[in-house]
Amino acid sequence: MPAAITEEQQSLDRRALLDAAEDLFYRQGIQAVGMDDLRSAAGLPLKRIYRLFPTKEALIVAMLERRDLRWRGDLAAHLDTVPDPRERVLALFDWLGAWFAEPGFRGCAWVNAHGELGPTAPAITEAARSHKRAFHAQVTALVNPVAPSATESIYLLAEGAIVVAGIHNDPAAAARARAGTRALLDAAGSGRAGAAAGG
Amino acid sequence: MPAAITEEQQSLDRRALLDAAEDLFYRQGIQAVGMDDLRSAAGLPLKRIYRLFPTKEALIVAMLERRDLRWRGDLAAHLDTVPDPRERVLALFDWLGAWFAEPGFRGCAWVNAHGELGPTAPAITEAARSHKRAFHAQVTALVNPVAPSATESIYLLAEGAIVVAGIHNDPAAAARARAGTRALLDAAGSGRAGAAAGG
DNA sequence: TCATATTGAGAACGTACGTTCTCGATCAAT
DNA sequence: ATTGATCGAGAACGTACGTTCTCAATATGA
Repeated sequence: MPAAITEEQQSLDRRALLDAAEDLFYRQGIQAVGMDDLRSAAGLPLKRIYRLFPTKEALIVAMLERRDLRWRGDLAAHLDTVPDPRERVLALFDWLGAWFAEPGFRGCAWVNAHGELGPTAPAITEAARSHKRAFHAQVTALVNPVAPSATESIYLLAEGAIVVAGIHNDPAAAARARAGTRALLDAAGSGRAGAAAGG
Repeated sequence: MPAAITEEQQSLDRRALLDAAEDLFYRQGIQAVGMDDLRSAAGLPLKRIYRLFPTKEALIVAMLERRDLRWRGDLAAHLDTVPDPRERVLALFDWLGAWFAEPGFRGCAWVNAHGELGPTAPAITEAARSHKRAFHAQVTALVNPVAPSATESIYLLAEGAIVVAGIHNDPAAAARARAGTRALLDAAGSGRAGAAAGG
């Protein structure tokens, strides 16, 4: 048996490739990045790339899945540092604000990918939906103990802030969503909780 | 002077072309639609298309601008039918809900275009920002007379509803945003308006 | 050392797209 | 009727991309 690639090497390659893909796809848009660009950035021969992922689309989906796990893990870690349940809800928007302020922030990677490739790549639509469902569940678990009637509104405030911050490159959208969340929490806590249930 | 194209014909061509572009770009994504597809759909020779718009990018921008005018005009027309200022705020979400329920709804065309081409086409980023600024101004004019402290929150609820409805193809996001808006209006009207001002 | 399977680097392939060009047909002015 | 500018239909051009293939170099087992 001559020169074979170890499992450990595959794992390193995979990480380098996904790192490069995540960075380039997010910064430039997915279709604007070619497989040769990924090869240069990851420092991997094309042959290894295609052994790790059979198509570009599979690589995109894997990149979105890994990013989803890290994104939600980072959020959960931040929320875990805030003991008070009500303050913890507001901390969601502090974390979002820090994300928005990162250099190169360009909105939600899943929304961008869905807008770009959703119509032609169902697997990418599903990745975006899966991420949004998971984020929604996170917000639900966060808000339900404090003000269950405000859960959906606070989730929509977060989604709205992400979009607005992404398009205008305006991190302050997080503070505005945070203020709205405070108003909703106050309202729910003052016996007017029923106000968010009707149609 | 032999066979010249009249100004009136140019106007008809322009409309047919923008109609085709708006439909195809929105349904399939911009980069997935080629100039030949537009030629077939609009029934125009390529030469006329390139006389109307020098590049595909110019056509995209013109399409977004026309859509912006129509979209905001339709919204304004709907809001004008509601006399009560508070009900008029809620009517925003009824109109959004009807939009979400249209067959083929696929989220915000400007967010999609920005996600797809923003990094490589500054003119498209600017078109998206311009539309969002104008929509924000519309919401501000709508909410300010009723509950100025809730303006930003209600705007973010609307943006959040559009994204969520687009990704999950779930028109009910409008009803959830509407419920949140009602809670915010109630809170602002009950002497707790200051709650949405702090940070 | 020799044989062999596998690798890396990149050329090659097929396709698709944005844009321009060709060319016979068409129509207004004379 | 003749001329000549302009048109429509689509071929052509140049480029770029996703994917596959070539082939010399390499490293391993006998």
